[in-house]
Amino acid sequence: MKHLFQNIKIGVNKKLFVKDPDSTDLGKRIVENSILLIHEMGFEQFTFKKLGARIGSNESSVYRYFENKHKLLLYLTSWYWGWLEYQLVLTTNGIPNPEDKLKSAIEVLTQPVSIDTSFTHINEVLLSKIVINEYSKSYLIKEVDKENKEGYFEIYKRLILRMGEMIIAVNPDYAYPHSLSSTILEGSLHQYFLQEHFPSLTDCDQHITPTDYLMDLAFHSLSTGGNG
Amino acid sequence: MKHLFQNIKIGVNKKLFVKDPDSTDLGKRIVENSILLIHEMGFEQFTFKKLGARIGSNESSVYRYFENKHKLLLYLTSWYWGWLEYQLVLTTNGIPNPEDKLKSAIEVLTQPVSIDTSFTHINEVLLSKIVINEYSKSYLIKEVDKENKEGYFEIYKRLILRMGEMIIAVNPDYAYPHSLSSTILEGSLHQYFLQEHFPSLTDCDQHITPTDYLMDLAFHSLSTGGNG
DNA sequence: CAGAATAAAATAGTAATACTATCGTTAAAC
DNA sequence: GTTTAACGATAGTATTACTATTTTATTCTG
Repeated sequence: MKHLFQNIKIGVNKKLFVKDPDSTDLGKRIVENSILLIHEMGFEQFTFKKLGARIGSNESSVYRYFENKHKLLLYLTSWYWGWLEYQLVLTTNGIPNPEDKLKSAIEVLTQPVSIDTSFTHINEVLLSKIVINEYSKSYLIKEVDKENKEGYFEIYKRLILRMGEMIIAVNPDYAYPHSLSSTILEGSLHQYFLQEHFPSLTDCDQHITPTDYLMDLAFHSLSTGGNG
Repeated sequence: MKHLFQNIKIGVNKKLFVKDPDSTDLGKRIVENSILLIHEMGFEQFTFKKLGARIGSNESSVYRYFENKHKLLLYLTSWYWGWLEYQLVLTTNGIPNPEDKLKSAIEVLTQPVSIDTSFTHINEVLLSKIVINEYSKSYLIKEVDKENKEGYFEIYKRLILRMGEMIIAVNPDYAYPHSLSSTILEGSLHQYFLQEHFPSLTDCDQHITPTDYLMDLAFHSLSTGGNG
């Protein structure tokens, strides 16, 4: 998988940055270290000043790339969803059987990110943890409708719509394909969070994965033989 | 329902406040107006200074009741979950049939809060909207394990465990009762949010409610006749 | 190779936030 | 009639989230 990614650039909405961080060495260091720092201290404690200090640069230089830390978070998470979308398309493209296709999709979207799919300067394992812990904060804001119109959530929405279509392909009569799709993606993040911080609120542990649970949830919902 | 609630006090963890806001008139005004103000401007823009101005008091007086706005949010949401738990117990207590019981539970926990169940100075309709928009922020923080140990999330956890038991009663062989329970509660908040801000990501609208969707989800999962 | 343009570092400064501390007034409680 | 609790008012601090300007270093172009 590594080689395939080497020459691909994830297309993030250009309004999310002032200057493309991919275009310079400093920009890449900003992105790379913001992931490490947000993971370490959490989004609330993270500031551009701390990031500047960390990379031997300063606040004002970071502001040349990102308007504020909210936009940086949107950039990072958009990148992550774009990266996942790429894996989703790659994995499911050639599968003709709808059930098999959806099964693969759920696997790609809910399995833990593994270390070996490393993408240049971005640590996807840590980034996936940031998504679990911080993604909600990027849309649970007063400005959500305005930012949605600006297209800041496009990739995430596309991802859910893609899986939604796969759900419809399995059972065209199912009444809630989009809700189920959004539940699977959001539920996956939530189950990973619970596993780490509220283990009594989940059945996921060393043996049961969020993927197991969500796979069961999806295919039970789509089965036509049930009495639900 | 109104009369029943009139003399009940929701038991919120005492560590969440410096001084019980229920014990004074100012305290009640702080709680009442914090709900209005957080709903109006969102949690990020909300400050104790603005709240003080709003109630014709000042910042320092608010600090006499709540350490900071994070604790205030925990207080408000704990109160909300406690209020919902009370309704849950009241509604489901006498139901002998497990399916009927779970059905009632899902209805109570996922239906929109109606105006007529008004509780003194607290506007539950607005409070439920605050929970939809802000609750995640109360636990998606670095200090979550510490605060969990302090018991700040007890009521929410109890609510999920209660519904988890009802799920087990319907189908003791189901492998994911706690995950399903947490998914229903969290998924309900999420579907309401999507309905308002990302309608393309949900099937819930004027005719289909989050309750419809989650009811279907739950009972399909628990049905033993399915091919999932 | 000179000069222009670009990028980054350094410094300074501002308004707002998130508090903490102190003091004076009022009003009720003993 | 005095203690005490409650509240309001004011002041002050460290940090945050920026904006602006100036200086220095690098690179690109003719």
